[in-house]
Amino acid sequence: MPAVRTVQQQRSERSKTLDMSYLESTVGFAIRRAQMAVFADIFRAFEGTGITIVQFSVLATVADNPGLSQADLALALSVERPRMVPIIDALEQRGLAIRIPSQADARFRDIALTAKGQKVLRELKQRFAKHQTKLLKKLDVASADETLAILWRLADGRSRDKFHAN
Amino acid sequence: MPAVRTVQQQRSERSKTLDMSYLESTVGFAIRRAQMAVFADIFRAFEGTGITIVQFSVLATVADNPGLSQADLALALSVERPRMVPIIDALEQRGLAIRIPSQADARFRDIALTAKGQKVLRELKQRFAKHQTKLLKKLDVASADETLAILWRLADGRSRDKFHAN
DNA sequence: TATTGTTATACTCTATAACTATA
DNA sequence: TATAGTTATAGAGTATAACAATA
Repeated sequence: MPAVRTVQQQRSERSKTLDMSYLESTVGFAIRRAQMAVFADIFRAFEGTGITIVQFSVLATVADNPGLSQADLALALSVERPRMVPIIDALEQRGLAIRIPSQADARFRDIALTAKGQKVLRELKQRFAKHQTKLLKKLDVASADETLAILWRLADGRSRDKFHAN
Repeated sequence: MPAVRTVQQQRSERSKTLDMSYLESTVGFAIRRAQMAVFADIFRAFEGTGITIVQFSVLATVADNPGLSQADLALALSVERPRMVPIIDALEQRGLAIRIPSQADARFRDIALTAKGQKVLRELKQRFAKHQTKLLKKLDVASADETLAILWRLADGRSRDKFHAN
């Protein structure tokens, strides 16, 4: 990993300073940067496992809600239903989850973890816990609860909206 | 806009509850939801203008740093250099910005706003201010400064890393 | 008629490599 | 040789529409 340099330091020699004060005072710009940093950190935490962040989210959700449907998963994770198909495919191919045709209603597949899936999830959760501990060390003033409270207050009531990032 | 419903309320009738307590306690999941909500709100604020969020960021940055290069812009906004091309193209085609071949070094194009670009930016900033005011109303406990401080602490030192979101 | 899972399609974004023109 | 802007390409993600099976 290269040493971290600021935008100003990396900027070409033509001019020395860059005034980003306007955007840096906006929640939108700050939250984008924060999300990039947090996801990059999770990405590193899962390095070598071959498990992506969405796949981890699916595993964790299925563990606490065995037998839920793909549509429910998509809704819970704010992902479009069609995208769940290749995600579950990958988990099934690696032997971590299975689709069980529902007895009660043949349109549904009940998603469940295999024993291997449960074992892998435990390992991933340990990695994730280390990541989050490291992350919260950055927040020496604000507590973890306070941080989550602010984030959820920002997210409140809007998580189901559709939009295009630009 | 449809009435907002929770995941639980929207979930199919097969089972009534969904336990999302694990993911909801993570910064990663919360920040993703928060970012989706914030960006959806900005998206709505710019509705009808034909201006995207990245384009707005470019306009705002160029306004405070006239004559900066596309590479500097890409760096400042955490966007890959190749992506700047169509973004600046669009602004140029709408008459909001111009590329001025640099006198000192012909490899550079100094990006500047047109008079129209400055006028449009003023209008966009007004819309943006309304959005942010509305947003900060959700945060009755935490102050705006506190929120920004937490977000920038999360983002700190990692904004230049490359990663893939999953 | 409505819904689940699925396929298909178009568009955006990310990431990289490579080209051109300049230096 | 190195860099800015550009082109090209591959891989993910987003957003819709539509289809088969089932209810």
